[in-house]
Amino acid sequence: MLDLAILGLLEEGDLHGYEIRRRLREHLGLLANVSFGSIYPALTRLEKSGAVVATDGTAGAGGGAGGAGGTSTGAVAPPTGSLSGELAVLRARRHSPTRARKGRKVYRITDAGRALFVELLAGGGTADDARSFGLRLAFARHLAPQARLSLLERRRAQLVQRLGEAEGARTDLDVYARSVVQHTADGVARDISWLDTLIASERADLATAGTEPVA
Amino acid sequence: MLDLAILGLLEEGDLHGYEIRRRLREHLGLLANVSFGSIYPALTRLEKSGAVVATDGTAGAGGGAGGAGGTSTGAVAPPTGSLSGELAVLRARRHSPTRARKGRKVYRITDAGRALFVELLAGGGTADDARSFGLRLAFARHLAPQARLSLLERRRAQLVQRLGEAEGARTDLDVYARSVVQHTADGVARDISWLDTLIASERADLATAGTEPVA
DNA sequence: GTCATCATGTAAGCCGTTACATGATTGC
DNA sequence: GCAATCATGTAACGGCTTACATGATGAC
Repeated sequence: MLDLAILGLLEEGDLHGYEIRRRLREHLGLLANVSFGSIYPALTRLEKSGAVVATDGTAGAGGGAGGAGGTSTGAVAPPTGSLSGELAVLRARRHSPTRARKGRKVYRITDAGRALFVELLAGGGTADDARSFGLRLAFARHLAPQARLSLLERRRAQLVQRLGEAEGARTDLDVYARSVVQHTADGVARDISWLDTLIASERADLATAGTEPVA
Repeated sequence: MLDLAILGLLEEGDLHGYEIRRRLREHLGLLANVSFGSIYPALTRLEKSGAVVATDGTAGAGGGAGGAGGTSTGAVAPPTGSLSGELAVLRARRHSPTRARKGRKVYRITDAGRALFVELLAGGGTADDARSFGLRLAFARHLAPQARLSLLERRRAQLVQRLGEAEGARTDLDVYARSVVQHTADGVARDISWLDTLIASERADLATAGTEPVA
């Protein structure tokens, strides 16, 4: 799960461990608590498996503004999503404009890493808790439209099932337990209707993409 | 966290491991996934520490209906909350009416266990994730009114803080990430207003308890 | 020159999981 | 007697946390 988050951030620009952690805490409210003790071992692991490479920060790219899109977008950068990359460069350059700070290990995602990323993202495998799903959805932009849709639908089906199973009990609990159960159930229902709007939106996109090819 | 759940269930009647798991899956939607691999070692641990004792199920109580209240309620059983205990007895007796099934280890909470339970319940110590809080609140009936109130208020303060910290970012994320962040924030806001109603209700109870002593 | 922050890493441990092994009881 | 379920337990491992150790850089 951490691997997914790291690869996702690395998709939009090279970063070092410390910065990865900052970002995680900052804009993904999920994973707010990840600590260095998790990140560095994870990076080492990813490097060993060939998903990322460590550079000294002086090599080619240096930041997201250009290769940010990842695979092969070619153009400068689409208006959506690359702003963060550019800001990252600025922030990284606040100190030491061109030269890399000594002892800093800047990581870059590889093609193998991108493959792994997409796999984890669509990932039918492993568990589907709320965190994991939230993380996946947050990076859903990197997913093919159909994969995105099926991610949403799978999650929806899960939640519906959970709600169905919890149908029982409900009686014989005291006020507090009942309140917790009820609140939880409401939350699940709310999640489902959220997913419904997302699914509808995805379907609409698919439809328009089918009918009017280029716009 | 598992210890808390186990002690909580044991407060309303003696149970064996298998049954504890069933209940956990059943009415606490939280902790739905706990497995035997967690429960049995936890019970062993609790037994070693003296919080529970293992019986063969033939001894004194046999079920919740009577000693269920725990400390020293004395009377038969209050209408609130003991129903579950009685049902438990029925369920346990579906097979083998009087005799305990061989090889079954029925656990009973001790005074030390009750002390531990209350401590974990109020538990200023350790982390306060959603699960942990939900579990505590579900057993809040066993807490003193003030402790209950402060549990709620502490949680509320935490959520407010989280919401405040997440205030930043919000821009520069793509549609999906933004949707996730937004949905999460909404969820936190919803939790807070839920807590507000609970807190208000607790305050009201405290006030009436103060003015009209016995009713 | 000293302090806060940036930056990387290791070690120990907690809490839980899956998978495996074993056996009793009951219904048919 | 056989299968399903009840019932307990062990072993290996995974992922993440805390605490610790270390050192570079920049601000003042």
